[in-house]
Amino acid sequence: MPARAPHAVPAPPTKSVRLVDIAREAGVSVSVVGSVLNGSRGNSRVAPETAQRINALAKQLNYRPSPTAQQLRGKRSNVFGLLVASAGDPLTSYLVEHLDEEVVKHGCQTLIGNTAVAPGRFEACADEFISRGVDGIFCIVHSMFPGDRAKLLARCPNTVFYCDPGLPDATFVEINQFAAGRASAEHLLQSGRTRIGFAVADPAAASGKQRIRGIKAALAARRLPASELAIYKGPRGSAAPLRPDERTVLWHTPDDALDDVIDELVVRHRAAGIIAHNDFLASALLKRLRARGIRVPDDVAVVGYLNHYLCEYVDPPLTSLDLRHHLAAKAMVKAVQEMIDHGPAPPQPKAISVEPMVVVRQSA
Amino acid sequence: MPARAPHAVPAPPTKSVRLVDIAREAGVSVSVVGSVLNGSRGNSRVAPETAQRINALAKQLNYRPSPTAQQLRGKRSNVFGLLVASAGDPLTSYLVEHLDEEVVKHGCQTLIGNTAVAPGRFEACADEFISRGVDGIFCIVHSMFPGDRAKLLARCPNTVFYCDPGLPDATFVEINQFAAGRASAEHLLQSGRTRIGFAVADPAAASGKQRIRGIKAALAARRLPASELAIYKGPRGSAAPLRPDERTVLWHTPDDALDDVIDELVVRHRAAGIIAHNDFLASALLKRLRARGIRVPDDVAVVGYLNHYLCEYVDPPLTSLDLRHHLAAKAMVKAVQEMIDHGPAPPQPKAISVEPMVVVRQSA
DNA sequence: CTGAAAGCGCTTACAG
DNA sequence: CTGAAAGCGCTTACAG
Repeated sequence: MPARAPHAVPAPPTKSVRLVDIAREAGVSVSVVGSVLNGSRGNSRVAPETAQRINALAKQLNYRPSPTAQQLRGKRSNVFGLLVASAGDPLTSYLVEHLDEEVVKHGCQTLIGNTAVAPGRFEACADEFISRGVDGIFCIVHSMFPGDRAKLLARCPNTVFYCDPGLPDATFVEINQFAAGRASAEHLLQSGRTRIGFAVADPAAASGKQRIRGIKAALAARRLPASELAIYKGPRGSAAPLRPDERTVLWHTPDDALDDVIDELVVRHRAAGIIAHNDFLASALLKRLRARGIRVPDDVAVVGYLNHYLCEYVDPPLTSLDLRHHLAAKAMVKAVQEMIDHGPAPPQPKAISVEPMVVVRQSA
Repeated sequence: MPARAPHAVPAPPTKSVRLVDIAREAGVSVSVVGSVLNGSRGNSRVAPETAQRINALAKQLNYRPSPTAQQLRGKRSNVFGLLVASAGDPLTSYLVEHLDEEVVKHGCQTLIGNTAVAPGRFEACADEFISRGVDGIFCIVHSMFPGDRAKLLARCPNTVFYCDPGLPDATFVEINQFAAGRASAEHLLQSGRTRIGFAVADPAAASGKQRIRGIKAALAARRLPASELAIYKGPRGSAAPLRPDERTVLWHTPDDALDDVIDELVVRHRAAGIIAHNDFLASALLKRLRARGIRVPDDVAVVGYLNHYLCEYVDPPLTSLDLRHHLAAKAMVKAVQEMIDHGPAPPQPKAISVEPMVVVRQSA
């Protein structure tokens, strides 16, 4: 192998300016510079014109204190850890964006950790975050993915979850599933569609139960019997089960399972509107309904859940529930800030609820 | 306001164990513990059984060196900065995931920065990353978004871009657009579709030109005239232009623009296959083609670009080009590692090319 | 009003 | 083979 040709080493990325550099320029000690730049104990500490001079120098030299040194000295890191299953996951990518956006508003940065890429990554990421001294951790890893949430919370009390992790001491933000069910149903009822079908993915999950309660409440509010609602609780016979991918919560539902849904809800129950567990199931249903000659929304209306941009691209464009990720993100950052300010046991309720909102397109 | 009820302060998240703690336990000095745990200068430094004892203690006490202290002392931060336009953007969310996955394999962490959330964020994020002492920066901000890339590269030479930033000294990973064009065209030609239409978004962009060259090369390889290819170069007359959103590169193409594409490529040119600029345009075309009674793929085939999961949900499922983000991510991390190891002016080529791959579904 | 000094936890020459 | 010590850049009591 030939010796690498010597190349001109570019000027080392200009050594950053330190407190001593300013002190030397200003002809004072670092203590003075420090107290001026930190603004501690008001202005009483330093002569006004000295302070002026120091501030000017700092600006001029573009001084930025070393976060590393500050942190070692005991200051906050101004870094938050963000645990996700996979950043590419459609259910989380927008939440990632909005969380970082909020974190940045507080002058902080976001350290990300994909936990579904390999077993044990959840715990390893949490350890890394903690040893780096993050100010708090956001855990938006869907409950279907593994991870020791209890240990996480014990080791980092300033943790906020997205969706209930099922721990007594956890602070979390959740989608109001009752409101979601009610809003979807109300939207269908408004157009006279009283026979409703709900295609659940996992009927045992609390979220499904709450949505069903919401749908029933909407029916009851119009004095309609609960029998107007039929629930598809999963396949029977030979139909393949409704199941998500291993690494994401994308749902790929095979045709026989979709037929099973359609047979039960549209053919048997004669539903005028279907509420689908999420936009992916809804989109798959749209395709299968068209293949079977059932028109949407004329024969049956379809409402999704998530308001993924996918909704714009399917045919017909899908009416869906927007989960208002930016509100959830705002609430999560606010919650963690309060934990930082007032200690890890906040007086406010631990469960913060965000109400989804119907976005009307053409499918319902 | 009532005084907050005093609540039991939970045990402070166990003070992490330091080098001195181990030293005290082991009855040696910190220097010895340090050299054992860092394994510097081989084992010659310390008596074997002392080393044993120290290693055992470290394991037992679950010792993790403070990255902050190490960094202050001059070690690498083991943190990489990742500049994105918006983490929720469909074109980037999977790249974010794969980059973090690769970074983690190297024992490092990823700091994320959304730059499209507000003006000036690109520069502010870059500053933050640099002042935190990141080992390198990945910039996957699409060129349509603002940001001073030249200054970024000057201040942090260990920067790797996704797609050519147009700077002479930049190292970047790019999609081989020529191969993309050729592969799409070859796929159409294989099924006897020789009349091809290409719907560009921005015909002035180099990427579009390269893809066109690739399509022409595929035609030439079969001794077909270049006139078999028609290029839709944007709307004329009243049709609304093809344009992306402000904060993402999602494309919402209005119906009149889609009609313009269809009129020019399908009606006038009688194309048997359309190559779309991306999956979003392709999906919109699928819908509009169906509305006009043109069958896909029977009357005209459609090929997308990106292989977004959207492809599975549109009707018919879209044949597309997978950009192999995991390969791009691997190449980006490898490139930055070489810059770290061998200095910022690597001997290897600065442009690293990734070849996309056709994923066949039903639209072509 | 200002400066000298200790210390955060680690690494690493240097002296025994 | 081992330990005492300096120093990374900052903050903050403490002494003038």
